[in-house]
Amino acid sequence: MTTVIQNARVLQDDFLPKEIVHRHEEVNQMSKALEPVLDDDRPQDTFLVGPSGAGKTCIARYTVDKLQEQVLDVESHYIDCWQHSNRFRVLYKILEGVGTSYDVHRSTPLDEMVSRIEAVDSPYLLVLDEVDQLEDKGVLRKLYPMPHITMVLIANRKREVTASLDERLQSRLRSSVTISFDRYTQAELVSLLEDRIEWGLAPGAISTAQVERIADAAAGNARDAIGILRSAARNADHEGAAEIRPADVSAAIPTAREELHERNLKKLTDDQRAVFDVLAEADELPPREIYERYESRVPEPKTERTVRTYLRKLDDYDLVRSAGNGPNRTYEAIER
DNA sequence: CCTCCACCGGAACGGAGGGGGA
DNA sequence: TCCCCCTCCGTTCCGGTGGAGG
Repeated sequence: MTTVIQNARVLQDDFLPKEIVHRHEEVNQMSKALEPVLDDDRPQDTFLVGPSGAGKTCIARYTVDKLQEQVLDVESHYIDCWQHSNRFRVLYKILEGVGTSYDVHRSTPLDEMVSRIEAVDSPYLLVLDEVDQLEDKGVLRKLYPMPHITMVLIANRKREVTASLDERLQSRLRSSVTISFDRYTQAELVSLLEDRIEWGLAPGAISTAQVERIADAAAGNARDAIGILRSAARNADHEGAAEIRPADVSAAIPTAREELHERNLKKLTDDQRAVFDVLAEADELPPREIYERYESRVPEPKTERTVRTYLRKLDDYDLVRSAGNGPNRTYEAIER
């Protein structure tokens, strides 16, 4: 029935392309760190850091998959910590990966789960995505003494994760390989989109101009770019159009962005929200001014130090942007 | 070039709350 | 069930940093 979308699978977030379009350097670095597993040697833990939509998840899954094709007795498992943020669920997912989760339930003792993981005798590559969202870092503490587990940690910032860990785990991670990702450039996004378009859409279903608009709107974020493309293509199909029209793209851009913005806003506490509101109602404010306005609008204001922490969190969520240094620093809310 | 000022964020601490083990 | 421990959050203290202005 659809004419624009030929293969919807290719437009899904979690679709893993056969070939990586960019990021060859990052794949090489990661392969090199993990390759010792091929010779029965101990691989290095790796840490992938960078902004969201920069390809971290994709590269991690791609590299681990490739490696597994080469060796049979390597276990690997991917866990999105955003969805599995407590200890039980993470450990459960790991056991699932090795097929010993059959009789595990709510009241299974923690140590029982841990010792089952310890009992795995083949190397285990564990990919923990969005590890900074892991509510219970204790899970990492349980895992780090296990020599057969190699951790691939994915996060926006490395410090965010390491700061909350204990000394021994920090020192294990200090010797890990850190791979930094930057946002995609506009040109990279265009070719990345064209790759998906070739496999996912009918020939000639979208013009170069519209692909470029999508790449511009995504601002270096591949997940957003693909999301916009998907939503525009659906819209065109829904209305029985033969190709993606400019109006389809226009309609897709705000929905993709607003959804993320809304999701992030919902995660804020009342105090964090108040700080955000101060900025949303103003143009650009220096920290001093932000605090004074925040202080006057909540019944029991937190300290300035805490508000500084909030501002950084808002920055992480792409809700707020800072500019300048020292006394010239200002903050502004990012438009949806 | 030096000093001052505003701001940044690390470290250490304590209280609150939740979950696990006896 | 109760108690303890672990973890998180916010606070206090403070050293570091980078413009602005003398």
